Amino acid sequence: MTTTAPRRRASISDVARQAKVSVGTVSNVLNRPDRVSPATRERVLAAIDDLVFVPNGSARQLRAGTITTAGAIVLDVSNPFFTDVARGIEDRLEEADYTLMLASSDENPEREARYLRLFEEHGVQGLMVVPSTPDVEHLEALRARGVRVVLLDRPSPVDTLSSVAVDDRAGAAAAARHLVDLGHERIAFLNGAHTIRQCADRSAGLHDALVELGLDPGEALVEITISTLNADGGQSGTEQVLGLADRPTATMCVNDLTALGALRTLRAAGVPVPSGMAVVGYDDVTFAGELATPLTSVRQPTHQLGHRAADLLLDPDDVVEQVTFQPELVVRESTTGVG
Amino acid sequence: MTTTAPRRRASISDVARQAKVSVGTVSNVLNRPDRVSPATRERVLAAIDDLVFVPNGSARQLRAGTITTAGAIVLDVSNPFFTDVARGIEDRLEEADYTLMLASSDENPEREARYLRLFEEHGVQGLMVVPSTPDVEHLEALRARGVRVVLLDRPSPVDTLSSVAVDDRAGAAAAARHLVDLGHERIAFLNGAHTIRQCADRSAGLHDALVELGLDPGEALVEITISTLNADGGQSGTEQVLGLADRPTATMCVNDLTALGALRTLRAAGVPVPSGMAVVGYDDVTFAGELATPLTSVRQPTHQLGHRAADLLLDPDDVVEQVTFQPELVVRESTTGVG
DNA sequence: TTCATCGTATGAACCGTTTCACCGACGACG
DNA sequence: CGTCGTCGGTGAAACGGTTCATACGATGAA
Repeated sequence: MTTTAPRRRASISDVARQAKVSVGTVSNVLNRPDRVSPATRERVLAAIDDLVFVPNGSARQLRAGTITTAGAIVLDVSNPFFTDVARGIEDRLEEADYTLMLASSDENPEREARYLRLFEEHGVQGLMVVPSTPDVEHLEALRARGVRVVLLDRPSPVDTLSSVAVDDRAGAAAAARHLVDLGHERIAFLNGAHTIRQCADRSAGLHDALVELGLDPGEALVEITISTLNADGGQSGTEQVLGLADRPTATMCVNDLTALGALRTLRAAGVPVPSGMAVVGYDDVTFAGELATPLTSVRQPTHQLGHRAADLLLDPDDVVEQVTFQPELVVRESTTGVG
Repeated sequence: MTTTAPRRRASISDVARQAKVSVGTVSNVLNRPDRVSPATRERVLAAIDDLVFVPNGSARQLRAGTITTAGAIVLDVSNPFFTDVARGIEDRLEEADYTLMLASSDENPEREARYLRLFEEHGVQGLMVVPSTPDVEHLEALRARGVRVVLLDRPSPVDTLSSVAVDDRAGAAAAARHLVDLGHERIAFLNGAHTIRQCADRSAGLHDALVELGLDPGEALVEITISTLNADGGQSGTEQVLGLADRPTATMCVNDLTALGALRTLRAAGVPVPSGMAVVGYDDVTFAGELATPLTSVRQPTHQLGHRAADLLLDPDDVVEQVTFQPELVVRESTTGVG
């Protein structure tokens, strides 16, 4: 229960005074030590040490303009998919001696805007963002103002913005084909709002595949919108599915967290998987293969996704490029049963 | 493949010129709109809009000194435990209109130091950190320099630093007692280096419990040090355990990710759980109960942990307090078997 | 001895805000 | 009719660095 006195931070001029040199010299010691004679350099360093001088980043940045920090805004830090992507970003940035600031928008456009502004005001070099709205005008504007922007997990709808994404239509379509191959003719889809692009695309992919296989999506597909894309959402969504008059025989989930909630709910309700209900997830997170019923899921190259995004951000020529990775269906027992 | 021109950002004086007022007035419009007449306010706002003016955060901060951003440094963003904690922090900060910048040290003291410095240079109000070393002198120094510091998931060894932690000794001891109760007399412990405090404490808790139950830790406990505290570490650690001459009958894991790797490896080796090898995890992450063999684990109040840490950080009186939560053993089939 | 040269160090300008002392105009009031 | 207070607005100082033109002393060449 103590309180410390808010002593003022030492500034460069305090250091200069103590070392009996000019502020310019201190700055030189900090930034181009070779232009300073060893003797004075020593004196200055001693003073810095003595006063525990920590340069003021705001002042430096204000004058110098540059900063080696990048920001990333994802939808949800507690979703392993995004943190794996973040990890890929970090690993690439580290090579270039950049640091990453991570923030999570919670799928909330206002929060996204707030962080966007915060990052811009603080002059980050670039921003990697998973947009929480279909609309990217604000991001185009940001780029026009000189901030590098890379869309994460979302193909750019405009050619002025770089993006790194995974083909969500293809992923969802592969999952749908797999289910239809297994004989399912009525599929529930626990999905988020279509304002989130991944959700819209996966829905479209499902439709595509069904049509292609000669089924009527209007009949074969029951899309249920859940408000949170996690285990809780999966639970409430699955409860709805179970209450449906003409109950589907398979449930496709927008991500593995949602599938986790679905599996849990099915188990509690005594519905066997996959015989009573097949389940497909999306993301193929670490634990997908280790679940009570190993989960069929659509694997995405998360680490690569982040790595490539950071690559684009750091590109010396600031090229604009749209990168798309292909997902891969990983089949496990939640659709095929044992053996 | 286009390149945009790096047009200079509009500044407050550009706005002033355009609106034909002084810079002071523009600043007033921004910060205390009520002190400006509606007419001029309108003019200024129009100019701001027109020039797409975004205030320079560095300049503002340099002059005003304050900022409503807090930082958090965790060991690993891809570990659900930490992201759940981060979530708790965010939720509390949001109430106070603060924003959170998250960084991950990767258990690397150098990275930790780098982020610490970065945050300090940018003048964050406070920092919540999961230290990657037992030593916290650098954090005490930071606090002495006026940055609020809250130790996360780690009781403070000094009374000048606030901390929010969970009693790791108690958690590990509870797990050990549970195993011994079940008849296990030889236990493997897949643990990280003891420089990480959680690891050291959990090891101590295990020892405590064994001694208390009349066993000789030297015989009953085989601690295996793994280099990465995730599924890969769990895998390599378990491989070592399986190669042991006098093979233990139970494996305690430093966290659930590690346990995940252990379960996977045991399954691949055809060792039944728990009859061939009981497994205990730590953290009780979301999926722990949903695994092929539901995992006995030590639950920690993650969200609360973060929430309380943020609470302390925001405390108007800047009190120093050490908070300790109690963990809870959640027993599942990975130790007790079916039924 | 003189002069150009080179290596060091200096100090002031500048970055874009906030803040504060001050000023003019105007209405109210004695 | 003079005085006072209020309101709206001004302009400059300050924040803490970086950068650059300049000064200065020592050295080497002519």
